[in-house]
Amino acid sequence: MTAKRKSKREHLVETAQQLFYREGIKGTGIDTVLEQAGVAKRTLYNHFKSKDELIIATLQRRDEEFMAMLKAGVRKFAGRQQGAAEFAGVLAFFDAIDEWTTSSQFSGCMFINASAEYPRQDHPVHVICAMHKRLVIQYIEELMAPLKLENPHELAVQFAVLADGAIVNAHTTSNSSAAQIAKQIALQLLTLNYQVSH
Amino acid sequence: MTAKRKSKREHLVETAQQLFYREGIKGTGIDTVLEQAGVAKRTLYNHFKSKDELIIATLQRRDEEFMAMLKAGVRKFAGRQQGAAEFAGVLAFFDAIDEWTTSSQFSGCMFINASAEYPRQDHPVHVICAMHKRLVIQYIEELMAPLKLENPHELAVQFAVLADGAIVNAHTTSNSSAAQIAKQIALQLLTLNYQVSH
DNA sequence: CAATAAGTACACAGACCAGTATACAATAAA
DNA sequence: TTTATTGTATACTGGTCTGTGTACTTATTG
Repeated sequence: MTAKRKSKREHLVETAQQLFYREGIKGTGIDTVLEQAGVAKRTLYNHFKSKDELIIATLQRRDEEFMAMLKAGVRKFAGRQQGAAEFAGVLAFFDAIDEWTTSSQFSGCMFINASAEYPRQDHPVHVICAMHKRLVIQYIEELMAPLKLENPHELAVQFAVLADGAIVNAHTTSNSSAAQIAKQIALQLLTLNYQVSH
Repeated sequence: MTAKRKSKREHLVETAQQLFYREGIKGTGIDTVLEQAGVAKRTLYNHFKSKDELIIATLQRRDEEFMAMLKAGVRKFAGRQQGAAEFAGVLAFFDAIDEWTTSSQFSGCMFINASAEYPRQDHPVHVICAMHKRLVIQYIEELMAPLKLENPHELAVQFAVLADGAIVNAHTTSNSSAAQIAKQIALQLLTLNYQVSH
C-alpha cells in the first residue's frame, strides 16, 4: 500500500519533470501531466495540494538526479584526462557537462529555466534553484581538494560561472562546443592557479 | 497622426517589455499590459495581430536597448581600466555587465529568460534570442580588434560564455560579484593570449 | 470477510486567457 | 466642414487553467 502510494507519487513527479523540462513549467498544464502519467486528477491532488507543490517536488527530484548524473560523469571521464593528475576531477566535470549539453534531450538547465520562469527572487522556485547552484559549487570544491589550493572556494565559483555560461550558451545558441570552450578556460585557470600555489 | 500612432505602439511595446522582464512573458497577460499602458485592447490588436507579435516586438526593442546600454557602459568604463590599454575595451565590457547585473531592477537576461520560457529551439522567440547572442559576440570581437590577435572569434565566444555565466549566476544565486569574477577570468585569458600572439 | 485506504471517472466551478464585435469618440487632414 | 483614421469602452466568445465534489472501484490490511 505504502509502496504503491509511493510509486504513484514518484510516477507523477517523474512525468511532470520530463514535461516541465521539455515544455517549460508554465507551458505544461496539470491535465497534460495526468494524461501522460495515466493518473486521475484526484490522485494528484491527494499527493500534492497544488501545482506549486508538484513543481517543488520535481525540482528536488531533478536536483538528486542531476548530481548523480554529474558524479557518474566525473567518474567516467576522470581517468581519460591528460596533463596533471590533480586536474582530472575538475576537467572531468566539464566533460560531464559537455556530454549532457550535447545530448539530444538537452534543453538547458532546469533550474536556470525555472528561475527564468519565476523571476522574482523570493519565489520558492527561485530559492530552490539558488540552493541547487550552491550544491554544485560545493561539489566542485570537493573535486579541487587534491589540488590543495589556497582559495578553493573562489576558484570553484569561477568554474560554476563557467559551467553556467556553457550550459546557457549551448542552449540558447545551440552551440555544441560551449562546454569544451569552458573546459579550455578551466584548464588555463587551473594551470595558472597551480603555478601560483606551488 | 502617424506620430501618435507610433507613440501608442511604442508605449505598448515599452510597457510590455517591462512587464515581460519583471514577471515573465507567460506570467504576463495581455490585460495587464493594457491596464498598465492605459490603452484599449482594440488598439493593441490594431497594431499587433497576436501576443506573439507583441513579444517579438519587445525582444527586438530590448535588443536595441541592451546593445546601446552595453556600448554606453563600455565607453564609460574603458577609460578607467588599469593595465594594458589594448585590454580596456573588453574589460570595460565586463564592467558594463557588472553595473547592469548589480542594478536594482536586474532580473536576468531577457533573452535567456525568454529562451527558458520557450525551450523549443525552433520557436521564433528562441531564434531571436540566438540572434541577439550572436550580435553580442560580434560586438566583443570589435572590442578586441586593437589586440590584433590571431583568433579573435574563438576568444570572443569564450568571453560571451563568461558573460552569460556571470549574468545567470548573478540572477539565480543573487551573486553581486559574478561579473567581477568573470572579469578577472577575462583578464587572465587576455594576458595569456596576448603573450602568445606577441 | 470486513474495514480502511487509495485510486478512478467525470462533471463542474471560478478564474484567467487571447482575441473579436460593436458602437462611439477624438483627431486630424482635405 | 467633411471625411477617413485612430483610439476607447465594453461586452462577449471560446478556450484553457487550477482545483474541488461526488460517487464508484480497487487494493490492502487486520
